[in-house]
Amino acid sequence: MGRRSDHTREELRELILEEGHRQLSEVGFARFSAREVAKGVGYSIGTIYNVFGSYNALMLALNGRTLDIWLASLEERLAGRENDRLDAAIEAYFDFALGRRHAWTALYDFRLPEGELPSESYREKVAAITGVIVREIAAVLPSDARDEALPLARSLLASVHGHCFFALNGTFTMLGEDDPVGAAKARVADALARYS
Amino acid sequence: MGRRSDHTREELRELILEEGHRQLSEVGFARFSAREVAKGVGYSIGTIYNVFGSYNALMLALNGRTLDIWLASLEERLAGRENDRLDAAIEAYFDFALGRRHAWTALYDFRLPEGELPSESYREKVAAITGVIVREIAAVLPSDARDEALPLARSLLASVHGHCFFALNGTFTMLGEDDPVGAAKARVADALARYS
DNA sequence: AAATTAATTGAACGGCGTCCAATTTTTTAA
DNA sequence: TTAAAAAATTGGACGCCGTTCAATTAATTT
Repeated sequence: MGRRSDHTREELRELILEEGHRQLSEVGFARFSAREVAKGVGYSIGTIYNVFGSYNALMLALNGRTLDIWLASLEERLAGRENDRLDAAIEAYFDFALGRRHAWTALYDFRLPEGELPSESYREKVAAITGVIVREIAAVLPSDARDEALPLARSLLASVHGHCFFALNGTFTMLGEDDPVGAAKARVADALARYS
Repeated sequence: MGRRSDHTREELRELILEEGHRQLSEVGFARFSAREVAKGVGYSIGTIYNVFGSYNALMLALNGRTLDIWLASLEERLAGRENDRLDAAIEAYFDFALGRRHAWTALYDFRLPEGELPSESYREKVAAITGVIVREIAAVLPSDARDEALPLARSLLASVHGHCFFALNGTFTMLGEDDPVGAAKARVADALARYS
């Protein structure tokens, strides 16, 4: 049996998330399984359920971790950068998605049952990433257009997401596009050209 | 047992695709199963495998059918339309995705194993939808910029896709966006403003 | 009518998420 | 210190899944 006194509940949670994220990143969402995570940490499947309650809750926590890493890598890329911060953010978006394909893809492959909302903390993480883009867009907008930063950020995030998604899922390859990042940057520039 | 002489191999294939697409549209990709399709058409699971060879091949055929319907609805929307054809195409994109959520979502939720390419006929269907957009964009481009229609169409498709994806997966709801179609149209207009 | 070919079946396999009674460990109370 | 209560952990059982394949049935050919 167990290793009951080896870990507190919090340590165990962290252990499972650590191993779970490792496995998810390695095998991808389609091949990921809670049972395999249990094996990986040396506990039984029942313990996973005791800690997380369900497969969906585990997946949501793992995707939350991906969002944490994503936000950190985005901020790291922008730190100290003087010029072309928006372009740098787009590059960071693509680099993260390409460099952590499986984890990034799982953010969108996994869906809660219809009608169910992600937890407050998950929504906060999404909002945090969005917030960075809102801030960067506000910075390049004329001061009398600052209130358009949020809707514009949402829309440009969607545009960049679409480019990144097509780059990863093979659509762009099928259509002969060989510079998705360049195309995404061009679309963002087009949108901002409105204001100059 | 069987209904051996009830259907030719082609009829059987069509029967399975019909019922399969009906079920996929009803329950969505996550709950879809080949076994249930077999029940639905009154054959055994083995017959599905005899006709399609694998679950992946069945899914690809079903997604191909979705692309067929999508292309038809896009062309129907444009038929006879004189003005704002690009806006109409964007509306058709969203209407299709929203009106057939499960079928549309399955196009992206289902992924072939890494490295495997979709069949030639599947790629042709994707190219056909793209082709419509290339044609529409070429029509509004200045004549000396016609060779930019293809790359621009790819990029704008990605942008619209991103907006549509966020509209369906809840990201836009999370971020407070309440007019995804309007936002998508605005981004397309921004891109075309380059040329005027 | 017999032999050959093709279509169809469904049990079997290993894997999945989920549940939960039984067990073990820890904590609390006496 | 010991007994009772609470918490953690286990792993078998359930009903699904995609996949395979020997056995069976039906159609076709000889």
